[in-house]
Amino acid sequence: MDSGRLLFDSPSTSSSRSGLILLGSAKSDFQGFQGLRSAVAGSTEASGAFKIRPFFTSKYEIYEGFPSEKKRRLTSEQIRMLERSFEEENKLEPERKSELAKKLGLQPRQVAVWFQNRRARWKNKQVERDLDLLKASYDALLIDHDALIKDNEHLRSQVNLLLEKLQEIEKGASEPSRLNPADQAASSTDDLLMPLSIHQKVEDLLSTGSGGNASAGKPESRLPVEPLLLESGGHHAGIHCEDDMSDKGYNHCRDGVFTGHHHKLLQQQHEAALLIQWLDRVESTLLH
DNA sequence: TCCGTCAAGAAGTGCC
DNA sequence: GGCACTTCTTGACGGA
Repeated sequence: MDSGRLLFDSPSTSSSRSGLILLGSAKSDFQGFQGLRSAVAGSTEASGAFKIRPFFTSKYEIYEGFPSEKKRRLTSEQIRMLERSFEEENKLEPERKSELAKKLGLQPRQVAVWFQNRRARWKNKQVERDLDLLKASYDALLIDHDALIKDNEHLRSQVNLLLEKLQEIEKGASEPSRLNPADQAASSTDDLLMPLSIHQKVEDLLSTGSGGNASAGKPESRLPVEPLLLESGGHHAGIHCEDDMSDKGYNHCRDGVFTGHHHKLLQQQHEAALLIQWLDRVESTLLH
């Protein structure tokens, strides 16, 4: 270790480490002196709270007057004032820069660099926060998605059950002697005939389970196209499309494969619920 | 106590 | 002049 080392008191640094600043390491005695000069100059004007330790040697005086400066830690007082200024406005106009530099005993360039780095740190923190939000949003969507799949399976089994019942009823109804005239009249109404579009949906639901794509090109469905949130069975755990970062180029809710699939599941669930309602109506009309 | 490692911050560089 | 990226310095910390 070199013999020339300067320590001066600095209340603390922004990184909560010791307030000591060491200058003049073995590998950079020469540069160390530059740092000493700037450090002393800065601290003198900023807080005046520094002292040169006894073991500081006159070795550095050889280099006195050398123009360049070594980087050094800012004092806690300087950082406190810079932070306060940053909170007011994170951009720095030339006037404010000069004023701050004068007040803190720093070069205007140092103040500009500090603001530059501070903005970068703030942005990094912001990206971390955004990432956390995105993860939470994804987890909620995943839970909702799983719940929808379970609901869909349940509804499809109900549709199967009701279709079996319907087939039994239709068998019975084909025997004329077992129906009274009123029932025959009722069974002949359009209301009890399965609409072609719904029939197609049933086939889709039961064969592919993929949400009715097979009906493309078939007669237009009476079922609503937009995804509807069913009052029963849907969990829909708070998926929001808050574009609160649009000015930064982020969007939490970009359309993608996953959300597209989710959309289909919702639609499929709604169609199945309509089908069950219709089958219930047919069943009750035929039986009672 | 020394040494290596690491994180944080000050400053340099190049691009727009 | 701002920004992204990089380099360099500092100081803390743990292990030998």
